[in-house]
Amino acid sequence: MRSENEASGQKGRSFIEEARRAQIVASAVEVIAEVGFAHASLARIAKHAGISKGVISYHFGSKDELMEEVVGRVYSTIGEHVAEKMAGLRTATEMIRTHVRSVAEHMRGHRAQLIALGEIFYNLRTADNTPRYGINASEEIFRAMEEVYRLGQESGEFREFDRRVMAITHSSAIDAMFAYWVANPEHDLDAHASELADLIERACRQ
Amino acid sequence: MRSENEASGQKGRSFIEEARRAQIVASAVEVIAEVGFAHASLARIAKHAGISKGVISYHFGSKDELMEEVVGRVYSTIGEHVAEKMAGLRTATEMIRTHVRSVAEHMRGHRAQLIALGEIFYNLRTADNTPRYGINASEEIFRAMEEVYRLGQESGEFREFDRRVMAITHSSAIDAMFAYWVANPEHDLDAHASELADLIERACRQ
Amino acid sequence: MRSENEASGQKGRSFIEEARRAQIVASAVEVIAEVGFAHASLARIAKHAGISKGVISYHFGSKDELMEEVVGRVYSTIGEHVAEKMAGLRTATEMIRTHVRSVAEHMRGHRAQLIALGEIFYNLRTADNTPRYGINASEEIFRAMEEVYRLGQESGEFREFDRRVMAITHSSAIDAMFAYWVANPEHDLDAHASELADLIERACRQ
Amino acid sequence: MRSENEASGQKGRSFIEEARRAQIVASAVEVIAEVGFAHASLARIAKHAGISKGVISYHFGSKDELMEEVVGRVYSTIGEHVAEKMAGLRTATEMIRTHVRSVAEHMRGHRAQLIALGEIFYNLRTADNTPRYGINASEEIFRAMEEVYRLGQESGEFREFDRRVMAITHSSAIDAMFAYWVANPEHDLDAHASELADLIERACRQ
DNA sequence: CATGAATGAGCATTCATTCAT
DNA sequence: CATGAATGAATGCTCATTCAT
Repeated sequence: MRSENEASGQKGRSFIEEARRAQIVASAVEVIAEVGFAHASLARIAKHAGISKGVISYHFGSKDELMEEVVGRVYSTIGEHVAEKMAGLRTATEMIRTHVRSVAEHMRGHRAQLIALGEIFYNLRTADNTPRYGINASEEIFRAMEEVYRLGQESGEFREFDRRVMAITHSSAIDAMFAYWVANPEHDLDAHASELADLIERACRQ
Repeated sequence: MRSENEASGQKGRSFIEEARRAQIVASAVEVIAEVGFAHASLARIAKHAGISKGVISYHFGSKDELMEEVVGRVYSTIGEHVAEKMAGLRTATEMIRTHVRSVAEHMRGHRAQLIALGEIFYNLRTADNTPRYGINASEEIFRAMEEVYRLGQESGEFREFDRRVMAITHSSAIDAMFAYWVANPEHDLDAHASELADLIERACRQ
Repeated sequence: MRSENEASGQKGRSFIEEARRAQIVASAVEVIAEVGFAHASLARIAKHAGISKGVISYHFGSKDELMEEVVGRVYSTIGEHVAEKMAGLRTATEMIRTHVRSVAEHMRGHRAQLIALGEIFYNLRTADNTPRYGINASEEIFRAMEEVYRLGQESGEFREFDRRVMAITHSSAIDAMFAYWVANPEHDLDAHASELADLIERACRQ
Repeated sequence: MRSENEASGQKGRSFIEEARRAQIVASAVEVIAEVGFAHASLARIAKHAGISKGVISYHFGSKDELMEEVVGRVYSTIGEHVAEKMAGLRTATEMIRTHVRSVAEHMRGHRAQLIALGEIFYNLRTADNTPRYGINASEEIFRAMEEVYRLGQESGEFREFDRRVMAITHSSAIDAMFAYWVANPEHDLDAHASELADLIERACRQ
């Protein structure tokens, strides 16, 4: 068996092994998005991928490990897209608008990933049955956002406010935008993102 | 067996039956809050309540029915508290501040209920595997919020903005405030609520 | 508690007790006919009768005892009707025709009883899990039929044949006639009975 | 898991899988014959086979599917034997005698199969609680028998009579012969079959 | 590397029966 | 007499995991 505990790194993995892992992760995303975390059994994921259950066990030490890889892959894909869009921005105001709109823009083409991510975040638990992710897994994001707010406050763009509360609110507003869009696919995601950027900007500025 | 189709009414229920139902609902809340929706089996709930599994089946037609009763009870408790606090308010600004702060005030004493409600909302599915609640179950709340915003806009307190986007954002900000507090019990819920009320007010006003 | 082991007798039973038992038996017949033996729970029978489960337990020592009473009552009703029709007949040929046709005539108006009887016969088992009725419960009937055949053989109406085989065949032919009619309600029961009487007569006669 | 929707075919089944299925079916037959349909739980069948409960679920999609496979296998075994014996017969009279005697001959060595078949026929129900087999499942047999009678009538061997009534009677007489033998193992099955063939012949002929 | 097979624990639900009131 | 409440065993089924080949 391979895959001990290398999280998202791809250290010693052969090309073919990497391909299998990617295929399985993709299947997991689609199955979770379709039937929900609770009904996404390894059997279903394997069937969807056209492989046998054993393959999954071979490449991933456990179901939990597979789930964590799903989160890792989806997360970094989003991060890459957003980072690219935000590169070179100067003002905090621009950064915030760009953040909201670029993440919306990206998720519009990755609906299944969005749903799967939420399902896993909300449901995955560690062996001692405490939530594996949950809101505290966003600490890194909160920190990054707070940094932007601090920037804006220092530059005089923003008034003084509690940056942690703002980060939590900002983050949840984006999540809710997606959740609403997932439940109502005809909802105009980009318009919502623009409007939301306005709200945040107004809440922040002097 | 009882419990036909009386939803939340307590028409034909004897005192003792009502007490048992309440006891079982309370157990369900605590177990769900502790181990999560997925691991909250009837066996565990019964054990927690110190009764046999069959009792639950006797008083509730199905597990789903029990879950819906949990939602119903928790929901109406919250609703009563908030409604009381908001009675008699005049301006939209006051209403919004009061809403945010009164719901925070109430949930501070009902942590398990808060968690259980979220778990069920996110996880309960109907027989055809579509989400039973999910964000669309908040439609009623969105409508009520939109009405307040409309009021504020008409009175000139608020500027023009997309009321639906605001309602989604407002609602999710409250949920996130609670989620953060649940994960970080030392977090100052009331301070967060005040700060959040400020944010919303600033986002709304002219 | 009453009702020890009095089978079908009504020795020490009060009028009201007798009425309750009859009501419960009638409900049992209808429920069994409708949903089958396996799904005819005491709860369903009680609900159908508009009484509580406890009443049944009070009047019948066990579910099995109720089932046996159903058989007893239905059986004796049929017996009475047939006996009446056959009284005074002289020739074995007449007796056989009359038997087939009178039982058909009677069951035509008692479809539920017919079905319930079959369900119980086929499914009820004693505590040691051996069939309670089954084909050996028909011994009495076989004996009576054999007596008629012997009569016919002695009178010269009938040829020599194995009377036990004839009794089994005769009896099963009637049961099958009913089973076919139950499954195909448009089937002409009386015509079938006449035709069957012909078949038996031809098989018997010189 | 296998077993999608291949009915009785053995298309994609490996040797080992086929063996397991056969073993499980054999166990089911024996358990049903011994304790009756109602008490033949998957647990008991698995225990009898010396395997875990899960194995049955692995090889059969549901208990109903297993039951239907039991019926299919037993049925086709009987059919093969009888068809072989009847090949090449000319007169309807010969056919009828041969049918009755060959099926008796075969079942004499397959008592458990006989009982299990009856139990399933009588008790298995579809999801909507209507009988899965029952007498109407014999339609094919009735049709085949009617064809033989028609042959005999056209050839002048047989008189005119209602072929459907005759088929029902003929079929039930065989079933009853078996039922009597099952309940009374010392009963001479072959003699009964011969006598029964006589009865049918006499009922049919001019 | 990959598979199919098997395990055994856990699940929601049904039910006959018992019993205090 | 009658009731509603409670019990605990049993049922069919799902599933992550293990393992020989």
